[in-house]
Amino acid sequence: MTSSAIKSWQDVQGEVLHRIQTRFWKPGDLIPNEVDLAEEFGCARATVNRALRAVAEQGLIDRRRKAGTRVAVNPVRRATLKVPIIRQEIEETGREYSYRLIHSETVIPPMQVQTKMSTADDHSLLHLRSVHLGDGRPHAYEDRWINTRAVKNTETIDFSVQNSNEWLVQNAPMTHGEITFSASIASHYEANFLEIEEGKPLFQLERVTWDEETALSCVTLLFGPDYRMRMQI
Amino acid sequence: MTSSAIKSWQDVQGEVLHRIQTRFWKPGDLIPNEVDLAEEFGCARATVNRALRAVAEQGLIDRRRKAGTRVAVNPVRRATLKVPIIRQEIEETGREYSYRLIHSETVIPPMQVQTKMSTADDHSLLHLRSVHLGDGRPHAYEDRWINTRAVKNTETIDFSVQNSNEWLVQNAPMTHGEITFSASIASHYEANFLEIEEGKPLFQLERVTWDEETALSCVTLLFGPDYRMRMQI
DNA sequence: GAGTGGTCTAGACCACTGT
DNA sequence: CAGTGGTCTAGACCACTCC
Repeated sequence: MTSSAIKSWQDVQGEVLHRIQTRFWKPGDLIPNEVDLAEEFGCARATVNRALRAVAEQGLIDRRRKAGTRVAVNPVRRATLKVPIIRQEIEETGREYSYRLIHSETVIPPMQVQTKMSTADDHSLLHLRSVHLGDGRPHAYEDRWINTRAVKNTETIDFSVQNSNEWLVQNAPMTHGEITFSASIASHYEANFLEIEEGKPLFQLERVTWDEETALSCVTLLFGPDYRMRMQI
Repeated sequence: MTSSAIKSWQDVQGEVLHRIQTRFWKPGDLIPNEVDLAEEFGCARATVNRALRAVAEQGLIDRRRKAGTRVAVNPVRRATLKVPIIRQEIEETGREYSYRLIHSETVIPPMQVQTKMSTADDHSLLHLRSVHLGDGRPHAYEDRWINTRAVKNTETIDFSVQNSNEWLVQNAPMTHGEITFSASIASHYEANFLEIEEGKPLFQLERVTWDEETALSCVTLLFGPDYRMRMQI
C-alpha cells in the first residue's frame, strides 16, 4: 500500500492527499480513525492528528468528534490572500513608492460610512483622501475615514508626510476586519487622480478594521483598469 | 502579570495576541523562547508551540530557528477566502439555483488562453459558456476552457444538465491553482446574458486549476455591478 | 558550536455528539 | 453511553542557522 516510508506528519498528509486525489477515499467517505491510521502508518496518533488537521484547514476533509472524518463533498478550498501593502506591492515591481495627500478634514461622515463603522450620527471622523504612486504615476486612489475617538494622537501626525495606513498599522492595533471587493466605474473626479479616462472600470477594495467592538478605520482603495489581485490555492 | 489562569493553547495565543496588541511586545521585538514562555505560563512547551504556530500563521510573528520569534514589523495579515461555490452562494440567500449552458464546442483556444494554461498551439480544448441563475435571474456569466487530455470522460457528460464546475470538482482532482480578481466593463454580449446595461462595471474572477504540471481548467466568471466578495481578517 | 524552533512519541484525559 | 477527535504533558532528538 504505502510504497515509501511514512514518518513525518508531512508524509502522512501527502498520503492522505494522494488517497483523496486518486479517489481511493471518495467524497463523502468516512476515513479510518486516527488510532487506526497511526497503526497503519506506524507513527503516533499525534502525528496523524497534525496531518489531518492540516488537511482539514485546506477544507478537503470534515472532522467531527464521534462522527469521524469524512472527505469533503464540496472541497471548499480556502485561498489565502496576503492583504496587500501598497508600498511593498509597488517596490516589488522595482518602482519607487510615493504618496500624496489630496485632502484632510474632520467631518461627520455620510450615513453609508456611519453604518459601516457603527458610529453615532453626530460623531465626526477624520477624512483623508490620497493617492499612492509608483515612479510618480498613480497606482491607487484612497478614501479613508479614521475614528479619532478610538485612534489616539492622530492630531499630532502630519498625514501629508506619513502614509496613514502604515501609521495606523503601527499605532492602532486591530483585532479583526472585513474586506470587500467589487467593481465600479471611474467618475470624473476619480479618473482625474488616477490619470485614466472617465468611465473605465475600477477594482475596488474596501476594508473596515475593528478593535473589539469599535471601528478604527474604513478605507476604500480604487485601482485602475489594469490592476489584478492574485491569490494561490 | 497574567490575571487569569493559562492552560490551553488558545489561552496562550490570547495572551500573546494581547501582548502584541498592547505593544508590550513591539513590532520587531524578540519575544522569549518557547521554554521560557512555557515556564511562565505553567504549561508544556508543546502547548506554547501550538499557540505560537497559530499566531505565526496569521502573520503576526516571524519564527526562525536559532534566531527566535519576533513580532512582525509589517503585520501582513493573511485573509482567508472561502472560494465561492456559486450554487451555495445563491442558495444561502434563499434563492433557487439554476444553470444554463449557452454554448459548447471543442476548439483551439485563443493564444491568451494557451498561455495561461501552457497548452500547445494545436491543442483543442472544450469551451463552455454558461450562466448561473438565482430564482431565474442571472447571477454570473461563466466562460470555461477544459483540457480534455487531462480531464477524462468529459465527452460522456452532458454539460447542459451537469454544472461543469461541480462535475470537475468531483472528477478532476487538482493539486493547486491561481485566482485573479479584476474589474471590467460589460460588453454588449455579456450585458445581454447578465441582463444588465452595456458599459456597467463587472467584477471578474479568473481561476486556473492544475494537477501538478498540467492545467485542467481555466474559468472566467463575470458578476454584475452589485456583486460583492467578502473576506474576514 | 550552540541556541532555538520543529517534530515525534506514548500515554492520558477531556469534550463533544451520534445513537 | 460510547466512540471519536481535541488537547496536554514530559521528554527526546533533530534541523536549521546565527555567531
